[in-house]
Order: sequence, then C-alpha cells, then structure tokens
Amino acid sequence: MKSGQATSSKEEIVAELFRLFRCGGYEGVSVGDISKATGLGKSSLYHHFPGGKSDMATAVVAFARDWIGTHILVPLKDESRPLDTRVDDMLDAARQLYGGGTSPCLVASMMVTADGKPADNNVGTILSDWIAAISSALQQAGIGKSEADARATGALIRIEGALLIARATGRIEVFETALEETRDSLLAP
Amino acid sequence: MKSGQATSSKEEIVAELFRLFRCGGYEGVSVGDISKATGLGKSSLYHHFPGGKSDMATAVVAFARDWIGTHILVPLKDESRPLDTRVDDMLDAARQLYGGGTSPCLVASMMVTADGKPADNNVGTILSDWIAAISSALQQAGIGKSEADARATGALIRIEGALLIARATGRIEVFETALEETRDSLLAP
DNA sequence: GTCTATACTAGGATAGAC
DNA sequence: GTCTATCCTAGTATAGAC
Repeated sequence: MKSGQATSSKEEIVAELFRLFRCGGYEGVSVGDISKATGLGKSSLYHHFPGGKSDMATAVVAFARDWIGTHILVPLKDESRPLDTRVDDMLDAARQLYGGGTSPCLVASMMVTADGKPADNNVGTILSDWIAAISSALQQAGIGKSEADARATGALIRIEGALLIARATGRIEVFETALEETRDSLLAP
Repeated sequence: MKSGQATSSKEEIVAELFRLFRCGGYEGVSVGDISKATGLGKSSLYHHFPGGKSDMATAVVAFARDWIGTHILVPLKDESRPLDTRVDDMLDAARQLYGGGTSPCLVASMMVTADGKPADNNVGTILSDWIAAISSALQQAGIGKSEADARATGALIRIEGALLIARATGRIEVFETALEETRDSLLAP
C-alpha cells in the first residue's frame, strides 16, 4: 500500500483514517499525515472527500458507528439467542475493537477538541446507542428497566474507564479484568 | 484579565493553560488560542515558557500533578483520620476537579496525540499515583494488598469512565452516581 | 483516480523596542 | 514583562495534467 501508484478503495482509506484519528484525535492528524499513511497524494484524498479533513472525520465516525452496529448492536438485539452468549459476543467485539486494551477509543479521541473547532458529528451517540442496546437486551431477559439501564451504563463506564486506565498506567491486563467484571455485572441474577 | 495591559502571574497563566489543554488536548490548542485566552501577546508567553508550547504542556501537567497531590494524595495519606472521611474528601476533590462531570480530564486529553508528536510527559503516572495512594489507604485500614489494588484500580476506572460517558451522552448525573458507587466499593466490609 | 505544482492561511517561534 | 512586527514552517485546500 506504499509502493508506486496507490489505487485504494474508499474502505481502505477509511480504515486508515480510523487508525489515525483514534490515536491522534481530529486536530492531531494532518492531511499530510493521512497522505503519508495511505500512500495517496493530497489531491486524491480531496477527490474522495471533497469537504476536506472534516469530511474525513465524518466518514470515520460513520465507519465506527457502522462497525459497532454490525459487531455489537445487531448481535445484542438477536432475541433468538440466550443473553449470556450475546454478552460474550459483545465483549469479544470490544476486545477486538480496542486491541485488548492497547488501542484508544475513537469517540474519546474525537471528543477532545476546543470549543468552536470542527470534529464532533455527535460521536457521543455511538456510546448512547451501545448502552441502549445492552439495556434492551437485559430487559428482554426480564430485568427491570431502571436496573437494566444502570447495568448497561455501568458496563460502558467500565469498558471505557478501563481502556483509559490500562493505557495511562501501562497495565494492559486491567482491560481484560474489567471485561470479565463487566460480564459478571451484566449477567448477575 | 482582558482589558489593556495584562500583567499576569505565572500561576494565572498556568490555570488558563489547564483550562485550555484539558478541553482541546495538546494539538487542539494553538499558541494564538492561548494568547487570546490570557490576553497576553505571544512574546510574553515565550518569556514565561522559553521552550514554547511543549514547555507550556509540561507546566500544565506539573500543575495537575501538584493539584492532585495537594487535594487528593495528601489527604488520602493522613493516617490520623478515619478512612471514610479521607475517601469522602477524595471524592469531593474529584467532583470539583471534573466540574461535577462536565470538565474533561487533562490526562485523558493529553494522551490523545499521534505517535512521534510532543505532549505526554508521563502524564499517565498521575493516575498511577492516585491509584497507589488509594490502595495504601485501604491497606492501612486492614484490607489485603491484592484486594486494595483491585478496589483502587476500580475506583479510577469508574471515575474516568463515568466522566467520559457523562460527557459523551450528555447524562451528567452519571458522574455523580459513579462517585457514590465508588465510595461504596472502596468502603465495603 | 492519481499525480505534481502551487496558493493561501494558520501556527510556532524570534527580534527588538518600550 | 509586555508589545508590535516579522519570519518561517506546516497545514489546508485547489488547479490542471495524465
């Protein structure tokens, strides 16, 4: 993806954008960085994203929303399967998404932006939707709404908090431990 | 702090830097932004921070480390007082530091930076030190080391995770609820 | 759909007067 | 210790050829 001419599909480009923005946030990634990372010239990038860098951010947020939808929300909503396997699938997806505790959360990174600057795109609703999907699954399993909401919110608090603490302290195992505790708290009687 | 000439103490400048960097992260804040926010010309800023923007980031991280030390670590280590009041003081300080769930964490914001760029300054050790101080306090109260470490880590996971979720979803009350749960989990029998 | 070249703005940093 | 003025690089974006 680096030698000679670089005919890239938009999907490949967006995957690279995802890698870059999740680490550097919106302001921390320049179009030059993106050009280097993809092997594409700046003009090629502007061909795919006429609105420039903010367009690229929009695309990458949409990509993340879609990934979560496919790998987390849809399985969670599949009432034909028992709750514990759906929760396990969610945790596996989270493990993969966050590189076992080594890769930053795009939502968190994109929220870091001074007031009045671009970014955002309601990226926070990705996490709201995730919480809502967990709560729905728990309610289907007979848990009351307020308890289901509390457990679902607690699950995302644990996942996102553990990811930050694992990366900040260098104690990666903190993330895996938190995933296991999340499972227990969601499936408690 | 905006009219006419602006003789600012370094403390005042650093306080403003803290406000800016915690929201925008390192890359999201320009020296021009800082100049506007403080009312000082760029040259004045470079007088106080000869190393430029990275010097400012270093100063603000030191400020945060110092604030946490004074308002959180020192009270936690005061063996002359009962554990529950020390934990309550810590939670009050966290409530204040994070604006009741509305103000971002400087550590989290400063960790958002593409590889090979400035920032960092081992900012993550601020959270490691915090966790260690909680664990020490719990151990003084007779809790075993591994349990104390787990509870302390869980506390920071909850605080940082809840802050992110509260801000991302716009449900600020999530932060306060998490602080109360943190208290319960730390002081459990 | 990609490239080279270029325009233009914003950002980091410095010089020197007051 | 602050200001105005300036420099230079990096960053965003566009033009036009292939």
